[in-house]
Amino acid sequence: MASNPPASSPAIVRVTVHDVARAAGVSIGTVSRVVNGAPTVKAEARERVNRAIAELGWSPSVAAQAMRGVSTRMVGFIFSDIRNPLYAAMVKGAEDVFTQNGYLLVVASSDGDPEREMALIDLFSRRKAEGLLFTVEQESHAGVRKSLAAARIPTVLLERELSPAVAAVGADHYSGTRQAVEYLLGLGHRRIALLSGGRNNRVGRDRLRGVMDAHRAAGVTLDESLLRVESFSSDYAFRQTQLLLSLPQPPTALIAAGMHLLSGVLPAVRMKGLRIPQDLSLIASNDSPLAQLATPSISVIRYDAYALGREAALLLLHKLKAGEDAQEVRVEVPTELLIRESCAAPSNQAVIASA
Amino acid sequence: MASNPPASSPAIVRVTVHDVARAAGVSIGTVSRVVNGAPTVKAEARERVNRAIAELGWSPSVAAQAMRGVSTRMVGFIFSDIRNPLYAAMVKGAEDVFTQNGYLLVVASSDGDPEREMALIDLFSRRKAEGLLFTVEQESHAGVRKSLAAARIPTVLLERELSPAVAAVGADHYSGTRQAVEYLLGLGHRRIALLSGGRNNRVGRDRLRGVMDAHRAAGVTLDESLLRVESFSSDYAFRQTQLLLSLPQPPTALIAAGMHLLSGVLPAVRMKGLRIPQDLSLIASNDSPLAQLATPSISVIRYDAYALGREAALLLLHKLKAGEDAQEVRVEVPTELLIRESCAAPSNQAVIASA
DNA sequence: TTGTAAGCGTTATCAC
DNA sequence: GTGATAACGCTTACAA
Repeated sequence: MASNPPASSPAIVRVTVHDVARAAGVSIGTVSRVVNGAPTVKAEARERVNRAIAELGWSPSVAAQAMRGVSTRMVGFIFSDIRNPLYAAMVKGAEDVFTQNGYLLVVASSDGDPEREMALIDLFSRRKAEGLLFTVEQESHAGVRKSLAAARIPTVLLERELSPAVAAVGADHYSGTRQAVEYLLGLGHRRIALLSGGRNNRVGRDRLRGVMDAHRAAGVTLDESLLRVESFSSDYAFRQTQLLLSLPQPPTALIAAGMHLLSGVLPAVRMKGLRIPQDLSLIASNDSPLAQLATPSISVIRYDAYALGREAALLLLHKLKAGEDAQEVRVEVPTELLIRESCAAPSNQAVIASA
Repeated sequence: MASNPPASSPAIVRVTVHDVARAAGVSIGTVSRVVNGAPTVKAEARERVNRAIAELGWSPSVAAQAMRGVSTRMVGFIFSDIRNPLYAAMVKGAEDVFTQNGYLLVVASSDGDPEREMALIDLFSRRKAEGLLFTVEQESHAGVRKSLAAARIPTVLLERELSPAVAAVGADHYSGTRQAVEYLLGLGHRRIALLSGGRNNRVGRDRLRGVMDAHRAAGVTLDESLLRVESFSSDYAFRQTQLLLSLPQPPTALIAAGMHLLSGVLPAVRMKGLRIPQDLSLIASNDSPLAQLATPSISVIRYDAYALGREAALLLLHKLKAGEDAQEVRVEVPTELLIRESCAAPSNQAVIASA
């Protein structure tokens, strides 16, 4: 009795190829051949091995396989914060694709900190992630770019771009914003404000370009003091809306391009006692339950973040297969303008004031 | 020239302990001791090794370490869909804790499918995840419970419970719901409807208990036909709200307990031409931009999903450290009732009708 | 204090 | 066809 193994240790015995080989009466080489689908195994031996595997409930050790250079089938996804519903949708889109292809998706939040981005790239590199989905915070950050290059991981950017070119998937914010501005211009607005973030990335630049090109094409002069593009936060939107509406010549229309901005704009507008759309026309982006069900409902520039995630995953999968000679392409996801109740022609008073 | 290695293969040489040892003029054993912080290394040797590591940019192979049984420092999180903002917040809370402790969090969506939950548990087990955060879909599903037991991974449940007991963290939905019902009862409501999901899990059961206990304590008979607890989807909420409001004796108050329900309830109420709170009092859960900024603003039962994720991560970390002799405790996260503009005393007409 | 060598569980290359 | 056996890069006794 005293010589028994202590009852408290449940003797968790790892079953290995050796156990399977012994049970099947073959060598470990044959077991390996069977599980890796080598053709040079007699049907009878294959049969015995498979039975032994089933009986013992064995499956190859991922760690040991990784050491032998077998692919980890793991990809990483770095973005600032999963609590942004757009990222959540992208993650789900990517996850669905990767899962279907036997890959594991590891997500990591950077909180928008380049240092943390670098640490995460390094982490994924050390863990032998095979690919990377990445929404880099600052496209121009030298350290991050160096880390990314050093890691030598096939990468697809989401909503960002880098040069020299890295494969990327992004929504067509240029067209979306331009279309929105053209719509407002068509209603008669001449003072259109833009609230957005992303001075340092493609999303912000594309929106800015969309606003400018729409004005230029319509022959309308753009008042650059109406452009507030420093942050995507709700607080920023609240403050800037207050500031904008207190201007001697306030805007008659406002585009809030960023997931969290609408919930900053609305309180500011209400505090000011203004009515939408009579006193201020409003277009938000992306779509949300709030935009749909606010009173009045809010027109939005919409795109499918889930599809964006899917496309990015598909593109990365393609790069993984193509290897060295993969092209660094860019995929665009369309945007659309959803007209609801938040826009109208500017009031006479506003038009006169801005004349 | 012809004998040169082909230019197309950039000769990616993995640097190993051996390279470091050679560069530092020591043996691999010493290198290993240095990186693992063994005290028995002369300062001078340690110095040389560290310099060599820095020069060569070496870091230990995670795969090789895993094979030697070194912890993978990886934990998994299984839930139905990351697009639910509550899960996103929980993930962020957990991620922040794990990151700080050198762990990698791998998230996986099950889409609420028990088969997929089982596959994921198996996957995490094979990948040697050290711990698991899990929001099981159906607490009573035998297959999932068996898989979980077989995997032998320390687990913490979020918003769920299992018997025999597994450590768990959940919001205090019982008190939250009970408080909400008491508030409505106090306003004079006698026909209070509950919209929720989760017949198969603790969240749903706790809410049901909260509703019943509040009625019992107040001596008010509960009309069970007002309880619609089959799904958390927006569509379900829309349809059931229509049905409820078409009843001969419709409810005078409605609790929509589930993240996506409010955006189903609101359109249904509006289509019916009813006013909130004059014709119908409404309480939602959890809080959201929509609830805050709808007109009128919606009272909510609120809890901090981020904190819930944090607590769960902390608890799992604790279990990981405690090992065998960890207690399977349960942690409760408080809920609070946020009063806004969506509740009022029932109209005379309604009171008379229900009398 | 340090070097040597034996594994860890695979896969792949040999002979047989 | 199949069985030995040598890596893979690390950790850890055990020797020195």
